[in-house]
Amino acid sequence: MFALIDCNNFYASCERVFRPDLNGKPIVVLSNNDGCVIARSNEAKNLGIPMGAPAFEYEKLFNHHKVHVFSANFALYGDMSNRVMTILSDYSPQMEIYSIDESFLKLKGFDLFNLQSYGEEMRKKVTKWTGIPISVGIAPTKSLSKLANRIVKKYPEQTKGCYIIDSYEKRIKALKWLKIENVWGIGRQHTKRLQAQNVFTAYDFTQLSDDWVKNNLTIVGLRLKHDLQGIPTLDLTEAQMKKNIATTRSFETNYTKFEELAERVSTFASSCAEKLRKQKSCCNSLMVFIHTNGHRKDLPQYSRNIVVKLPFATNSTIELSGFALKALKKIFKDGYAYKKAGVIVQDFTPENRIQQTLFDNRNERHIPLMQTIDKLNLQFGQQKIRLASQDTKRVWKMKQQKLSPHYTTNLNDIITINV
DNA sequence: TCTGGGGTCCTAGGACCC
DNA sequence: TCTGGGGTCCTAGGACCC
Repeated sequence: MFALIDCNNFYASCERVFRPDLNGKPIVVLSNNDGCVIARSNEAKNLGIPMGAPAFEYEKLFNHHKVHVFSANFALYGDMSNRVMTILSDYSPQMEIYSIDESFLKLKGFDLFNLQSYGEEMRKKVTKWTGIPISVGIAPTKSLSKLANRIVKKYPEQTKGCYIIDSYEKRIKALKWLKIENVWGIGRQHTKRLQAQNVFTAYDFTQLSDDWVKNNLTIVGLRLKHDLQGIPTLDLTEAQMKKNIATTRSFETNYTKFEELAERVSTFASSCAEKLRKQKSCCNSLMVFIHTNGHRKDLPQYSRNIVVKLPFATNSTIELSGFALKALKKIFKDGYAYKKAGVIVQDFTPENRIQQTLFDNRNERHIPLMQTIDKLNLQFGQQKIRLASQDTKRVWKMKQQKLSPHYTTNLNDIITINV
């Protein structure tokens, strides 16, 4: 059996852990730049605030219903996630952390366990130790455990936070209950195609022929079909090295000058370099993109990206920033108001297996230099050591008007309790 | 005025090899 | 008039996830 454990309204719940006065009250968490809604408490969902709602369009509604609005505090969410995952890892030797708020556990050899009480126990412990509410779905396959989890979300009281699909009847009933658009792995395009075939539930989907599914939804769809039929097809996937690393941001205001954009791109490249060094990889290729604000129909639009093959694999901040700036020069055009830019590094080689080239311009001295920079930044705080091409005066700021304290990662923000 | 960020996998088609 | 057969690798684009 597989268990899927999912934190309920994760970001909103993280904020509420440290603000118990907000229990029962509507909360939303906004994306970077306080742009749009990326998490909602149940109360906020009930007010009809959709996922992805632009914050400025909903400001009136927020005020009217006294919705508590938070800027994204990823330092807090990441740390809370680690705590939850650490607790869950005690419940099975085989775990796949699927996202910041979700984990699969493989329950192999648990035949003699009462899985219902096992799931309820997980839930109690996570809530007690972290304050985060979770839902547990258990079933013979991954996609069915996803489905079981969805049932818990819909019927929290009846299920006591844990639902198990362990019989043919339960599986069929659940499949008939699940709308096709809510099936894990069926997105908007597949939904359209399937509905055109009169497929409206997960059950209908499992009744299609293998051939049709494979021809129309590729091998991925076919695997999903089998998995939903109760044939374990999707296994836990090992934590792997990342294959792409991106740092991209929208800006609070539009940039028109090359220098402004260059500073951002240099910073994004530096951030990618740091992330690369963290997983001990070097990249062989890098992409820079810039674009104007697509929502502004009144302004001239421009969007371009460029992929640069590097002459050698590197994870040096200095080198990557240099390549990124050269790339930016090639695609930058005067006369546009830029809203977003990003750097994506790809095509990785392990740090210790770099292929030397005949005419290698690679600067070996960067290796100890980067190690030193990483060490200093770890000790004295992020970004203490930066390139001169980066924002040395701290001019750039993200819009984060409702940022909560870093309760668990900054000693100055730790909560005090009056006994 | 204001609309997020970061990933994965698969396929078709083109370029190349013998 | 007739013009082979069997491969690999790479990439862009499209689908999906949170």
